[in-house]
Amino acid sequence: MLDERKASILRAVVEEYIHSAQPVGSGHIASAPGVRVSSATVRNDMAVLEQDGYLHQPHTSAGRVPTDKGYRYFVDSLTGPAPLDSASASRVRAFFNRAHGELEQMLSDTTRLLSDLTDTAAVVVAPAHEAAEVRSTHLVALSPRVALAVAVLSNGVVEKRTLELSADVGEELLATASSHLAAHLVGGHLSAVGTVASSGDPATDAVVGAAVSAFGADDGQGEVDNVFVGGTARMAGAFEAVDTVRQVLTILEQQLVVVTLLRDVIDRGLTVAIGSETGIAPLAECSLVVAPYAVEGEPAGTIGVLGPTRMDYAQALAAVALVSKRLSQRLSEG
Amino acid sequence: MLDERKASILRAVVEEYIHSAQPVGSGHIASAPGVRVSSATVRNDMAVLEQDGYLHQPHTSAGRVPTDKGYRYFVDSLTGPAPLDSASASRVRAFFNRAHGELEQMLSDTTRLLSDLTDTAAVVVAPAHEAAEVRSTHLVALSPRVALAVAVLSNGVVEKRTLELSADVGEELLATASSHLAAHLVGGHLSAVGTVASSGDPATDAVVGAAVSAFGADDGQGEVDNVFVGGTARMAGAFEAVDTVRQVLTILEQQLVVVTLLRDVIDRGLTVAIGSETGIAPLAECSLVVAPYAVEGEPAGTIGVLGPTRMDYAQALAAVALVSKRLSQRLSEG
DNA sequence: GGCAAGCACTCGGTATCATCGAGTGCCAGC
DNA sequence: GCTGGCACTCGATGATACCGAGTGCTTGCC
Repeated sequence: MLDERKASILRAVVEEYIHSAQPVGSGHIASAPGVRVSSATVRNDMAVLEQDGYLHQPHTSAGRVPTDKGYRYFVDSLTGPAPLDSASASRVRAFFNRAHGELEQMLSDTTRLLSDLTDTAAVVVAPAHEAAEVRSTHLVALSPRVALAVAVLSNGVVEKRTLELSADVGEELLATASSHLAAHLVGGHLSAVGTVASSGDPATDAVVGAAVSAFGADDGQGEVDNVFVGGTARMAGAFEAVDTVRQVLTILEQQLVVVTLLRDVIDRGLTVAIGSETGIAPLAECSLVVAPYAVEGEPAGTIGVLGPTRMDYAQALAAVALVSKRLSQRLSEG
Repeated sequence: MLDERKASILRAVVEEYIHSAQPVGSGHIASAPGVRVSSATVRNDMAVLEQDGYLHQPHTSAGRVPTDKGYRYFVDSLTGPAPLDSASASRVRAFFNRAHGELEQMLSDTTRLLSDLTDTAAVVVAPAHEAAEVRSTHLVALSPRVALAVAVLSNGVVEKRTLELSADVGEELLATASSHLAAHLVGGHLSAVGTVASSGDPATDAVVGAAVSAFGADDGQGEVDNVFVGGTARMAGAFEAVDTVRQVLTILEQQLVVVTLLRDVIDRGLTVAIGSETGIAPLAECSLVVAPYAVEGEPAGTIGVLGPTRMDYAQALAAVALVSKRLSQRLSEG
């Protein structure tokens, strides 16, 4: 454990580095508020902090830079969730007052909101299907041999699959199949699609089977839960090296990786994952701040922001917490 | 007009610069195949090409770099659409053979395909709504006061809007409204939603009205046509300056701008927009290669790739052309 | 023992300067 | 009209010196 003075010094180093992006020397710290000792004393403590792995010195005669462990201590020592500044808070309020209509659109807009608030990239994972029950299903003919299977879930998500049928299907057959499907799925979970019983009529069963396998297949692996990413331009502005930007973009383009990452962080009970804590090498220079959101009290999805390790954690934590809270309310109130 | 030799030299400069990203000097050109004159002659011609605005010299004693006008000449002089190399062509074939199921998913995957083929960012604009007729509409209750209006269009697009109702709506009222809506919309275009007639029953009309205005409002401006963007990481790798990357990402994040840009380029009868031809200042260092695709012979959407001005135009043109052709087939065959 | 003051030392960043060479423009000659 | 030759330009590269922020350590004070 760090004594009070070392903790203050560490905090001051982190704050200063977040602000300046330059290695910070003992002189700056000594003149910082909250530290009332000489630069020599600061130097001594910084040497200890470096030995303990909280700080890193790029080279002799340079200032210190926080390590992941240093950031971790800093984040953990933040005195609880400071409220968001009022300007930001009112933007959040305005956003959710204005928000209406379309779930996906709102989630996508939410990434923009988060990105605006934190000046980093933002991620929103849409509610998982499993939690929602099926409210309605329909089979709609698009052309003689192609039909669309649509399932409306209670959380407002609409799942749809194109079915390519082996034979022309008449209107009434499609209607029969449609109501058979609805009878077995509505009120249940879409993941139970495999258990739809036979109708007794082979023609109907063929159509129903196509729909069942379409829903079943993609549920397995293909279409991962929807992820919305926004503010990548802001993220790009936070890094010096174009290669770092490229690597981060590569990660953000892989929906499955992003979803897994967020879920993993949440599962580990974390709110912040710093650098290597993310477990993804290309994100070594990034930190992730996440929060789950809930619909009707049930955990639904996750939101988060992804920025450089030297991001403004207080702001990010506050923004993510408030947005997740308001988003939960918004999605539950209906 | 350029005489044959100057044209050859210009082509050689562009090709070399695309390859090396370095200003190219007369010596390299003189030793290039297709140019059989000495470097001194090349120098003379290059001076003329520079005066005419095809080339630019970063500074005295440096080689030449193509200007937008130089690229334009190069692109226009490409001898028609060279076919895609067989490796790429077979990847396209494999992709569309494997493609199935979900329209949006396929379009999103298509950006990945294009990006893989051209090593740049790729954009796919989903089919416009206007072209498609409504095949089916439904109102589904999500909770007592919230319903979802779903419209299935003939091109496989599903439009949905959340309706927040002022009063609890019973099952039968919703069903009535649903069939009233369907009766007036199915077979027509969604843009004609404003003309739905009254049913005579005020309660029904209230619900129908909510759906109508939800569809109508967003059709006007809110949700722009869906755009899928992929391969931004590859784009990032093509530039030196992180600031350039940031600016391009900023553009790509604005769906409306992207859609407008593609449409504008197509409307101008272009296939390639080079640098300032895009009309967007932050894209000064970028070129855009586009192609429309069609469904059932009707123009539906647009695909394109966005890379640095020094991209491989032949490959990009071939890839975009082939993918748009196959995509049209794929979307029409059903 | 703990903190501060002083001091020698380190070492990256910046500026200066010379060198190098790719590339140019131009002229004379074939 | 093309080419070989030549003087010239100027960014890139590298060596050198210098500066100064920052460090570690030692000494002295409370």
